[in-house]
Amino acid sequence: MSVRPRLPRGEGEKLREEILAAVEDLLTRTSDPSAVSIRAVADAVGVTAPSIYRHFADKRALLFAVCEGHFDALQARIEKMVEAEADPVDALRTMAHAYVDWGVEHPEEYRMMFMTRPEAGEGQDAYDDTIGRDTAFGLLERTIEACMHEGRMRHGDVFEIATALFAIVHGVTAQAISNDGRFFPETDPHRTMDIIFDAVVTGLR
Amino acid sequence: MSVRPRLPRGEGEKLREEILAAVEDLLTRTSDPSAVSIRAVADAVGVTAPSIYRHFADKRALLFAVCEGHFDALQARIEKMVEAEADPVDALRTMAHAYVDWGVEHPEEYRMMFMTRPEAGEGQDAYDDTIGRDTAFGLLERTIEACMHEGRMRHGDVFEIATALFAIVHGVTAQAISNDGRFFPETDPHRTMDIIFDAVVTGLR
DNA sequence: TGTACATCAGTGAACGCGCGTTCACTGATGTAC
DNA sequence: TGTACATCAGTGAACGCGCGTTCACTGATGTAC
Repeated sequence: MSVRPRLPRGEGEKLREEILAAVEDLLTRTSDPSAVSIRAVADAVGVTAPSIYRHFADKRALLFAVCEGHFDALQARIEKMVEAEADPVDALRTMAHAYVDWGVEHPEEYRMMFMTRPEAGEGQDAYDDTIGRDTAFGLLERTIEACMHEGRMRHGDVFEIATALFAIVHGVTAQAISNDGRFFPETDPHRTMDIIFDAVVTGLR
Repeated sequence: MSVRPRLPRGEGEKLREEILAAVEDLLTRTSDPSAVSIRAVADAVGVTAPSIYRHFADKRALLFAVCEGHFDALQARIEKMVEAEADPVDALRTMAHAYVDWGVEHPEEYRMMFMTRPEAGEGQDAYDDTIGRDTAFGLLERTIEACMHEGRMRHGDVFEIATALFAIVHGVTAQAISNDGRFFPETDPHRTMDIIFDAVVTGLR
């Protein structure tokens, strides 16, 4: 694809970032995860395929790194939005909508993160840490706890409720991006999210 | 794989069913959609690869037929279970659990039907008809209408509510089968489903 | 009744392709003496 | 100050593989005359 000069000495690490950016670019431009091949990525960056292996052990490691970056970005966005909310129920609602937004904005990335079965192998533990309950899910749990403490939600098993809310948000997001909106083309996911959220919060009072 | 005699004249159509069964068998045995190749399917049936093309135009058509069968099976099961319920709210709950059950029993099939983006192309319209609102989704809508008529649910936009409930059920199912239960291994999807269902039904009263 | 022919359910070999990955290398640049 | 050497960012060619698909064929069986 593009021709590019070799990076000066000591700056080889920059290629790593360019590779990650190229993967994201390929995904959004083609909307096709199978378009992300080592060769295609190398081509997009302007480098030959073997150069990829200087920065990633294999394809799995590359995709893992991509997901890692996405998880960080998603979490950062949600944390930032929640900080601005004083009311815990509002915070919950904001989290839900932010999550849906992110999925709609990055459908292929979302699909890759939450809708495909990654092959087993090393790196799995790191994956768990990245997306585990200590991160975004932990924030969800803390917010639910706050709702309970402030009497906005009946007391109950926080983990169970968090799991339930996560399932809901995932369901709305998946529906929004599934099959190119073929199933429910005329639906606004935020409207759906609000309907469910209102009902659930009322039901959990 | 297995050696098999040629089918007698006029019974060539039987191979079609065997091919479809082989795909399902491959999916459940390997839990890997990429294991479903024309060659592997032919091998499993005990036939050479070109024979597949006697019954399916191409790989897309084969996978489409597989999905079609799954949709029929899922719908039949849900319809049958709902028939047994007198109360519309109970019917709704039964539908939800039956759906989750089916997904958990057939994770790869579920993933194929609801969690992947089928390539665009001909057959898309038939696909729409098969899975469209006139089938299982229609039953969901009718049940919701019944809930409203019997005063079990406040009146509102039936399509919107149905879409919301579908998103919820899909979310719970997807969570149950996603990443081999990596995210929420210790969760029982039926428990999650009940928590949400109770809250939503209360909230929609 | 015998025979030529059409039909049908397959087979075997090959096509071109893109893939992940490896290997031996190149050539510029910094560093040690 | 000059030169030998190590390091580093890459390249080019090739590996073996499995894929979907096509093509010309085979050989058994039913059918028409």
